[in-house]
Amino acid sequence: MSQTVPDWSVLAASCPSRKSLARIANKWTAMVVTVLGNGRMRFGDLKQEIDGISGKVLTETLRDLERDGLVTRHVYAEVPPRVEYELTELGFTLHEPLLVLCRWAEQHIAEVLVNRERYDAR
Amino acid sequence: MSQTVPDWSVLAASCPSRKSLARIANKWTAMVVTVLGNGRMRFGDLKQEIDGISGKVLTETLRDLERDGLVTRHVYAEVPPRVEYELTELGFTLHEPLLVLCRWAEQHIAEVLVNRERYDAR
DNA sequence: GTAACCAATTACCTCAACGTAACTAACGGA
DNA sequence: TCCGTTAGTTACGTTGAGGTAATTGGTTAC
Repeated sequence: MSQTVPDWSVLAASCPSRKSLARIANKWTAMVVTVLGNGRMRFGDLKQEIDGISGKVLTETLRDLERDGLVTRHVYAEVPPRVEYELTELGFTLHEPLLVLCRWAEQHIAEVLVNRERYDAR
Repeated sequence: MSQTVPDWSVLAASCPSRKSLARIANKWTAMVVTVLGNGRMRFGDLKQEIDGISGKVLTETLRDLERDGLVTRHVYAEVPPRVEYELTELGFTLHEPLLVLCRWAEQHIAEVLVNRERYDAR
């Protein structure tokens, strides 16, 4: 029987997995995937949910995720346009890990702010 | 008894937790914290371990992590300089989540590359 | 003396990320 | 006829991330 060997390493500069890491270790990706974890959602709602994201950045982020197979795009032949986005099975494997990061940021921000003050005071 | 309420949300543009998320959901942070998870390490070794990182970026990343209280800096009064970095207790709570991201990138890059080809072929 | 060592800083440049605003398509409703 | 609707694109400008190279400082080895 064969065993999967770690052919790839993010620590190698030229390894494609590093660029992949750069895409998933990204604040917009984290927020989009976290929100989409709650289920299929249309563009406009996603944009409203993620306060402050511009339409341009949201479009780009979703395109990249779709390209990598993490998100599916559902287009309805309606007018005005109606487009929904959904995590794929692969994308869903990222939901929990990225949710953890979002939660970490929220749960530890108070402590971080204190540390920062202490550091800045020398 | 009191319950911790979610005062903070990364989905709010002006919430400080979002900037915190931006710092931890970052490829350099992910690699530095992952490597430091193996134990205290000096600057030069860290730089060698993370192939392709420039001294400038490594310094900046470590400063930010130190400022937020995720990393401790140990300076030895020697010459040539000897400086070691170590995860704090707080920083260590991030090790596992960020390691997961690195592993994800490595383990799914093959599938991602296939998806990407399929997408680019229309 | 001077070269090598290591962590760090600085100046300078380039390029990617991001924001804003204008514009498009196609239909239903006033 | 004109307007509002939604997802998306494009052009343009600004900011920030990041690379490279030069420089610092105090020892030890030559």
